[in-house]
Amino acid sequence: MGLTFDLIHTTEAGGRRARLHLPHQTVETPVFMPVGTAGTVKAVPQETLESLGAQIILGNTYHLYLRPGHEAIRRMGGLHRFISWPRGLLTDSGGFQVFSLSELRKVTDEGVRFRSHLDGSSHFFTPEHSMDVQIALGADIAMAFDECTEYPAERSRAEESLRLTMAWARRSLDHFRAHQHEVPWLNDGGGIHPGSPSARDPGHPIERGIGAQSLFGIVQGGMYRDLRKQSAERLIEMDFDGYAIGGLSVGEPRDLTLEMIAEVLPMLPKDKPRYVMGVGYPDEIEQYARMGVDMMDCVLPTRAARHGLLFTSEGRLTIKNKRFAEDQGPPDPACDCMVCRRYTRAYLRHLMQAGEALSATLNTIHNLAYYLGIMRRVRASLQAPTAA
RNA sequence: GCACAGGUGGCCGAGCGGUUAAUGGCAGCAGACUGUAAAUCUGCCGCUCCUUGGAGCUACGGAGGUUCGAAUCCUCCCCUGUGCA
Repeated sequence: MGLTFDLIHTTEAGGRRARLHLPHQTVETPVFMPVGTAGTVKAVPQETLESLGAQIILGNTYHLYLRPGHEAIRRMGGLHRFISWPRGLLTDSGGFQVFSLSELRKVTDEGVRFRSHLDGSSHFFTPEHSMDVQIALGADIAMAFDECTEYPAERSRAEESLRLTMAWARRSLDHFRAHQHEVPWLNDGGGIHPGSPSARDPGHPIERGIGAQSLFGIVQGGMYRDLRKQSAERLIEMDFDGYAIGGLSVGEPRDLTLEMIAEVLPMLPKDKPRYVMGVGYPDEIEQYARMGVDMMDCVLPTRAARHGLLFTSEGRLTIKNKRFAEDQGPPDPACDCMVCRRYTRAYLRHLMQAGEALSATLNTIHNLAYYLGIMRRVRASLQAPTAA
């Protein structure tokens, strides 16, 4: 058992304030996890993520397998050490790429054949292979290999997709249990790197996690309530360390997303973390957290930032708009992040116009600060005695 | 001064008798973005009107000319680059 999950408080609405103990980080939940697909939360250095209070970030199995290669990362002591990230790490299984790379893949019961988006080379991913890669990467949490069902999907299609995901969940779990002892940080993956935090602090957890890697199962079932139920029940039987709700925010209307989350949450065990994958807008993550979602991740704050969309207390702000050309105000007057404290809208607009790399960095830092700030406030309010 | 090569919409640059308000790219303006093939993608981008659709006007250095029709052919002029004097 890799993780312990301590519930601190639960509200009537189902919202939970809890503490998730992972090998490299004790995560205060509900938590938002910035996405760092290729071993980097794009445009933001690790030390900045730390100062923003990011507790856990994502990596992607498929991308890291292709480049630089999971065996290379294993030899370098695992993903934590490779990217110099001492805190929590979760790897997605590559299941989302079954969805997003739909034109570059072929799915069979056995697994998925991908054509690399980098060089066109062919690669076969099975649940077992995804587990091998994720164990080599050694994130605190690995995800079962699933098929993210597209939207819209006919019932027969959603059933077939779910059948596949459930079979793959079983195979993922069996293979994971048989090999999880191979994580690099349990095997002392090759000495202490001079630049690593442990060079100064031998007891630093980046070198050696405390406890074991965990595996989460993923509920699918399209937008069909009974399929979702069936999915949840079967995963619970298998006994994963935590449960994710996948296949949402794939183009369906927002109220459907909400409905699916509301339906599935009560089906999941109360004593284990619940993770909704790939959401959402600022108001969505707050709403879901208050309903009892413990973990969420989304590329939106980072991607939108690079494209010039800032999330602020005043709403969405398209920083590249001409109207900000000489705006001397901070991006968000109510924000005290390092960007809002120092830079003007006019400057951020200029960086965007000029295509300067700093634009992506500053925009992303603000958006992440905004997202992480929302979760911090939500945690505080969930912890407080139930309001009168 | 002579010889070549050129002057196209904010810029670069196609076009070389009609299907051309004129291919592309850049810049500009706006929009999208939800387990990242994303510093990406989409739309608009001469001016003026009307509702989509369209109508009118102005445009390929300048002035003439040839032609039913010219950015495209001819003449002269102006300008730029290169080479030779």
